[in-house]
Order: sequence, then structure tokens, then C-alpha cells
Amino acid sequence: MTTTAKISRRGPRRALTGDDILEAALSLLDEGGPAAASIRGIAAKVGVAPNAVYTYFPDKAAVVQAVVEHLLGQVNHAIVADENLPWTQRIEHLALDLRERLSAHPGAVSLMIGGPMDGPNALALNERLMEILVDSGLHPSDAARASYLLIVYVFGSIALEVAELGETRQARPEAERIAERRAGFSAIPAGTYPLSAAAASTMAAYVSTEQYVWGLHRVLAGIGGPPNPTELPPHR
Amino acid sequence: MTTTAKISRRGPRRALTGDDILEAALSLLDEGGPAAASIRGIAAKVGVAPNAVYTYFPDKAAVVQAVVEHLLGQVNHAIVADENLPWTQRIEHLALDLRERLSAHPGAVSLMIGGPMDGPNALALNERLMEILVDSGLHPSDAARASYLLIVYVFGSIALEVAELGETRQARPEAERIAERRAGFSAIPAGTYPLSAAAASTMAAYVSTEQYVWGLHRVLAGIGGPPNPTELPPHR
DNA sequence: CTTTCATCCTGTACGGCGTACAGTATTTGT
DNA sequence: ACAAATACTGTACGCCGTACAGGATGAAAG
Repeated sequence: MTTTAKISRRGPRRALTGDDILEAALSLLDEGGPAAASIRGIAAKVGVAPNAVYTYFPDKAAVVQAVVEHLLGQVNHAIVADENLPWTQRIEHLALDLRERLSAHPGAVSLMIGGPMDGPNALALNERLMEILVDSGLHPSDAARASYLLIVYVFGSIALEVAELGETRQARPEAERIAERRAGFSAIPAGTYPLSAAAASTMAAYVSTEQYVWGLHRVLAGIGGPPNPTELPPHR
Repeated sequence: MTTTAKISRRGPRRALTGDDILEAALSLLDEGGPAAASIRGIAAKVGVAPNAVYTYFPDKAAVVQAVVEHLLGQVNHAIVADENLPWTQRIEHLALDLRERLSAHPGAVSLMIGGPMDGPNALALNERLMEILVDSGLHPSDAARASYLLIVYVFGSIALEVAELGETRQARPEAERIAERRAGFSAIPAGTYPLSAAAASTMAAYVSTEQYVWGLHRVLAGIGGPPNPTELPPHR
């Protein structure tokens, strides 16, 4: 999607492209988290003086924003659409794929929720969700609301997940992490937090694929359910 | 909840309390966002040398974590419980109150989702949600899952909201903001994003109390609905 | 072909950050 | 009265983002 404009300028040729910088930033982000993705670090990685970066981006905020858009675009492009499946499964596929691909760059997740996220690729994701929802028969304005609800759920889940697991990638088995967490939760005082203490085992698995799809299913059920159920769905 | 231990030490008396630092940090956070809440800024605000802060907290991360816990505790304490209302309304009250009180400190929101959020006050919030959910008849383990879903929704919403509105408080009427956003969205190319362009008016109100409760109602409906609805709730 | 000049990149520098280290003043226990 | 422990200050180091000035480059203008 990066259109090579190829306009001829008047000075020396550029040693870099904007994408070089973005990819360098992204790899630094993956290795050392947001702290490592400094202007000076990026410049060193691509082999120029620190302030050479300002030829391509006006300031660091612009770099960050571009990195987010870059990542969002490549993720968005990598996820294939499953036409002619039930809408719930289409969204589930999309949501699971999003989680997997975004969690691969945990350092970037903090940056996403640190800015407006209103670039074209964010819009494309919204469009994509709305397509499925309108296809399912929802009125466009409800589809828009539902799309945002899904975005909140997906990005909220991933953000909390990254907050819990840290901003640099760690390839540890999920079961191991959960077991460790369960051990920590066994110390919850049952006197002050009786319900949490009783559900410690479930809470240990808060950050897991299973919990993610569980919550997603509830959200989908809420979206697909009757239009005004909250007035009286008495306690289960 | 801050237990004054009053143990006598051997050196000079402390000029500050830990809470002095936390409140200074919080007010700086409100005035100038996370960037303003620097160790040096906090120290200047309470009238000591920068490194005097390290008498009370080992490093900046500890200060941040303590600020989050502090805020979470005071918010948690300020929200009054409405017993003997339907569980959906009890949660709605809680969720609306949480949003209002946390949005009052937008600079702190970025810090919350930047760390694990597993302190006692976070646990207390979980306990509180679980109380309502178990009361409504949910099995404890499902209540735990539902509690986390709600936490994801509430904090995810607020995080995206802050990302959109900025990290320093702004007392502008909601309607004005939305109108401005709608004007910006009118430029969406209907060729590439037809559905988004058609729903631009709804999307302009993504960050609003109305959208927040709309999404919350769907989530509540999903929680209160049948246990396995996603297998076949065909397109509406 | 030569000159002009916009442009890219570098070197240097400034102010701010977190925080490590050493020193000094203050209070308590012996 | 003295010693030990503690709170705070002054100073300094290595990062950070980035402003500014100067030199190399190469296309456009003469």
C-alpha cells in the first residue's frame, strides 16, 4: 500500500525510506519494548545520525503514529476473510487473528492505545467489521455501535493482556504462566475477598485464549440478541 | 486505609508522607498529563530535592504503581453500592460511576493499563463485581469470567476514550466534541469505506456516554443470556 | 557546461529525564 | 556523651527529544 511516488527532488538522494524507519522502530519495539524505540535507537539501527530521522517525520509522535498505522495495515492485510460463514464465526476468526497478530508486537500495543487510532487502516478495520455486521442484518447505525464495541473488547483485552505479561515478547507456554499465576493467587485472603479467593483458579486464567473467546461469545450474544434486553433479563 | 504505623526510627523525622507524593503526582497528572508527572516535578511540587523521593519509593515504576492503586482505592471507596436493585442496574451504576471518576484523571488512565493492576484495590473491584454477579445466580467461575469481561469493557472503553480525547482534562460539552468529530468524518471517502461513510454520524458519537451504555447493555445481555448462544444465534 | 540552490545528512549543543553516589544534618538507642 | 541509623542535599552520569548551523549532493536554471 506504500505508493512509491518517485518525484524528483533537488538535493542528494535519500539514504532511507520512511518504511525503513518504521520497520526499525517495530523491531526495536519487539526486542526491548517502547523504551528501546527511541529516535536515537532507531537512527542507530538504520545507520544515520539521530536527527536524520527528522527528514522523514516531524517529531517522535509522528513516528509512533506511523508505526501504529503500519502495523495495523500489515495485520489488516494479513488476515484473510472467510466469506459465507455465519457472521459470529467470521467475527470470531477476525478477532482471534487480530489478537494473535497484535500480541506478537506487545510493545506496539501500548502505543496504539496511546493515540487516537483514526488512520485509514483503523478505518478499514471498522469497515471490515461493519461489513460483517450489516451482512448479518443489522441496521448500519447499530452495526457501527457494535463495531466499536468489538473494537473496545479486542483492543481492551489485548491491552490488559500486555499490561499483565509485559511489553517484550515472551514465548512461554500459556499453561505455565497460568499455573504460576494460580500459585500467586492462592495467597488471596479468603476473609476479605471470599469470592475472589474461591474463584482464584478461574482468575488465574484471565489472560488466556479461553477467556478471550468466552468474553467474545458473550459480546456476540449481546449483539445478536433482542434489541432491548437489559430492561428485564432478571437474574439469569 | 493508610495505616499510620508510627514506628520510631533512628534518623531525622520525615518531611513528607508517601501520600503527599502520590497526591502531588496525581495533581500533576491532571494538570499536564503523564509527561508532567516526573520525579523531578513531583519533588518540586512537594518541596524537596528530586532524589528525596527515593526515600519513599524505590523507583519511578513504584510511584506509578502506587498512584494507580491510590486512585483505584479512592474511586472504589467513593462509589456507593445500591443493594436490592436488579443486578443489571447495580452493574450499570457501578460502571457509569467508574467511568466518570476515572475519566476525571485521564492522565492516570494510561498508567493503569501500563501495568499489571493486581493490587488490593483492583482485587476489591473484582470482588465487588463478583458479589453482584454471584448474587444474580451465576456460578462463581462464570461470575469471575464475567467480572473480567466487564473490567475489560470498562477500562478498554475509558482507555480508548482517553486516547481520543487526550491525557489532560478538558471541560467541553460532549455534544460539541461530537459535532466536531462528525465534521471531520464527513470527509470519509464513500468509495473505499461505504459503510463507515454512511454511519459517520454514529461513529462521531463513539466516545460518548450513550455509546458506553449501549455497549454495556449488550455485554450485560450477553452475560445474562443463555449459557451457549454463540453456536447458533443466526443473523439476528 | 556552469552556476545556483533546495535538500539530505552530520556535528554540536541545550534542557529535561531517572537515578547513582557521597556528604551532611538530625534523631534515637546505648 | 557518643555511636549508629536515617533523611535529605549537591553533584554528576548517561540517556532522551530536538533545535541550529554547516557541508555534501545533485537537479534545475542560466
